[in-house]
Amino acid sequence: MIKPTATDHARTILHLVSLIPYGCVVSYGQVADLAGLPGRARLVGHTLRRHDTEQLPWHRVVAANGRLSLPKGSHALIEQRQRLLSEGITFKGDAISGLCVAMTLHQWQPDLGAILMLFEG
DNA sequence: ATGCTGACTACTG
DNA sequence: CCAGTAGCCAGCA
Repeated sequence: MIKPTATDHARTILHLVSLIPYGCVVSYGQVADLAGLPGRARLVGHTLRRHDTEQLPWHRVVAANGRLSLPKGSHALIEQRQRLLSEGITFKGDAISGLCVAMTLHQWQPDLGAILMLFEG
């Protein structure tokens, strides 16, 4: 068994993020889990920060508590919020509303099987 | 090598 | 709901 390198992990993470459907959100931790990296949510955030992501729906990745964990005052934070709003995601204060999170999880789950097969087959 | 930082999270009080 | 804490670990100085 060859130990995956950091680059492999980054590639897997970026691919998973690219698969998040329009109007859906997932947490950093979920992406990490799907990438086979449980407990490594920070790696997901780190990866998104390092690669700049013109073609990637990075804005659909949020903190597990439904808030946006980008640096306060950053341009990226403004943009993320705006993009989510434009996709129909609703906010309650600083956090995505609970109903919305549940809906997005429901939409995400059906794709899990295909995604996992993609990475394990 | 070592120490710090951070787009994380779960747990506790 | 908020603050502190303990794990997490890839970059960077």
